[in-house]
Amino acid sequence: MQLSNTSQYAIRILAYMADKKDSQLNATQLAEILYIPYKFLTKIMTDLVKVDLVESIRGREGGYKLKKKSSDIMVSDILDVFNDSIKDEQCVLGIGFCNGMCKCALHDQWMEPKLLLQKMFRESSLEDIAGRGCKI
Amino acid sequence: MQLSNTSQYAIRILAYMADKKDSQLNATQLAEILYIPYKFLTKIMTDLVKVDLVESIRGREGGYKLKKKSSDIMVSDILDVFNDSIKDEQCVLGIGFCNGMCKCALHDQWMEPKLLLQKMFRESSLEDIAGRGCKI
DNA sequence: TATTAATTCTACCTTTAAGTAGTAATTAAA
DNA sequence: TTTAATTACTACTTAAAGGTAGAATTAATA
Repeated sequence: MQLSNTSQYAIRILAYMADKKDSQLNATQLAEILYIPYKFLTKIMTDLVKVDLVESIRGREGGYKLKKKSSDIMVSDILDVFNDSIKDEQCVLGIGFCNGMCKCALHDQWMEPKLLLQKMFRESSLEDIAGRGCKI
Repeated sequence: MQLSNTSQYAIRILAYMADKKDSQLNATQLAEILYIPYKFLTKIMTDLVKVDLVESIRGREGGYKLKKKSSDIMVSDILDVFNDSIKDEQCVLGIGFCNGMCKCALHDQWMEPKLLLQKMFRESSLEDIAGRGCKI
């Protein structure tokens, strides 16, 4: 049980950009520093540009910049882009939707960890995580 | 972020078997009742037999039975079979191992939900979840 | 204006998860 | 002893995720 590779990359990219404040960074730099395959990174960046989390500057001297304040971008915003966030009625056993009315066998046990996961994703901004930890 | 299809199926199968106590059930019955593709189910069952969570009775009048008391089979035992459980130093951002010494940007926020997920998986037995909820 | 360095687009390739097909092996019952 | 019902094995197909290639587009600068 873990985040998709794509989501993990996206979070790391944006957290790094947030750590570098408003400076503009290009795909080559990001790929090298974060050890993410260049072509895969550009694909991810294009997705992030489309949902307005990132601004792209095309052409020579181009690159990427965060489009919002780092305190205004939540980890859950990033996961949403790749459909990797945890929905309220997401059934841990994959049987449609789960709620008080109609629930699966693990529903009760799932409630608390689910809420904490959602809290972590929804309440952690890029500002909160940028530059923390020794691994990027 | 969710369990693999295979893990979800396996948990549902074993929880159903636990709910039916020691009665022997065959693949056709399980597949129909749980809406799991027959051939995929038999593949999963073979894996569960190999790790001694399930006993198989081959030949005519054959089927499957739990090999242990339902109170002795934990959800984490099932996830382990399909490599879907949460390891202690599993990094939420996928950068190798994460611990106090060397951690990723999300490490601190991840600690609490991770522990609760592990607790849910490790402390929920089939007995605890069998027959709970209206969906199987 | 030509060159160069950058992003973007389209299409493809590779790997893994999910699912299917067919047959062999097994065993109880007819 | 044959038949039918069952699991196990091997191999394949399909779908999705992960990753790559190359050309088109954009824009600064010489």
